[in-house]
Amino acid sequence: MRRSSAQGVLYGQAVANVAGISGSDLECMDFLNLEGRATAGRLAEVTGLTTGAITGVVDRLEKAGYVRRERDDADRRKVFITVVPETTAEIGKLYVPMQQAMHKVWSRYSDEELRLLLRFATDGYKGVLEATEALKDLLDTPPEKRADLKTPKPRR
Amino acid sequence: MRRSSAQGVLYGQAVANVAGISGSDLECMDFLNLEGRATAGRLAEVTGLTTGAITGVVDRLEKAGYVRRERDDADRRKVFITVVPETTAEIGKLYVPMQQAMHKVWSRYSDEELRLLLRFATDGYKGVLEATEALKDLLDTPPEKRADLKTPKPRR
DNA sequence: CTAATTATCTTAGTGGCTAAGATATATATT
DNA sequence: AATATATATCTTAGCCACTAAGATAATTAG
Repeated sequence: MRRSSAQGVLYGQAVANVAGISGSDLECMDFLNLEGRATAGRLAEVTGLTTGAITGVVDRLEKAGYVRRERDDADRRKVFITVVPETTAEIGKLYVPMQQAMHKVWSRYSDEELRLLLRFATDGYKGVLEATEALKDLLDTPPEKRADLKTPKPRR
Repeated sequence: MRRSSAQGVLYGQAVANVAGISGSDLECMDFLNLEGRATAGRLAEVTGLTTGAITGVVDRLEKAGYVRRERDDADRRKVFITVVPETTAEIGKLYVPMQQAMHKVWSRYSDEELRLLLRFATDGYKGVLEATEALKDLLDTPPEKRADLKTPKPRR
């Protein structure tokens, strides 16, 4: 799974390269495609970038025609970033090889097996979120106060 | 799975931050921990960085005491990068929360289910590699010659 | 009505990256 | 043996995305 993750990052870098945007820009596009739209602040949260950096990200994406800025009428401090479907489709095409490869993999599993994989994907995501929280707690604890850390033992 | 991947990247950024190294530096450390040792050129390959950038990565890692350079006696152009286990252990501790969280997830699955997950992890990795190759081919094909790209349809 | 908070943008400065070329070693050709 | 080409790493100049700090504008609280 770690290797897949690393290889997936390389795939993303290649896509960003071809699309003429940075890796962070693409990361934001991915999130926007999942959520439809998001405020600049939310993008900063999910990417771990500062709000200043996000201004740059959105500037580049807007200039390239991938997104639009839209001020929220209810709270005029907020800026919603929304994807422009037509231009974004061009980036989408670059993911087709990945989608086809994954569908090929999935096709080798029964419905029951796929249900298990879906359960694991869901559980795993919760686990990663949990780990992120635990890491924060660990870093808030001064090193000398930390309980001894032990990696869990493999079962065999 | 995409969300897990994205969250995993954030986890890595936090680890790199605390360890006082860059994301690319940590990416190389991860690979070195998997493989034991690697040449500078191999690190460039797996990270997608130039060899010049890798020189910088290794400089920083060596200065921080995480790795050592060792010239290959058989081919004195080559430089093997090897991890220093003692100092690297400090970084390893930062992954404990992730390992614990994942073990907690895995503990909820039977041996048979875990075998299926392992099979999927292996198949999935092959799929990602395949997709990377296919993307290269796609980019080598001039846009006007490309067959129409279609995303596979979901089964339902 | 003032103060504090929130959301985004601006600016100066930094650091990791690429591209091109230098250096050193290895392999192939004549 | 001598020369040419290839390979592996390092060096350098220049670029660009990022952070940190602060400015601006809008909202909420006292």
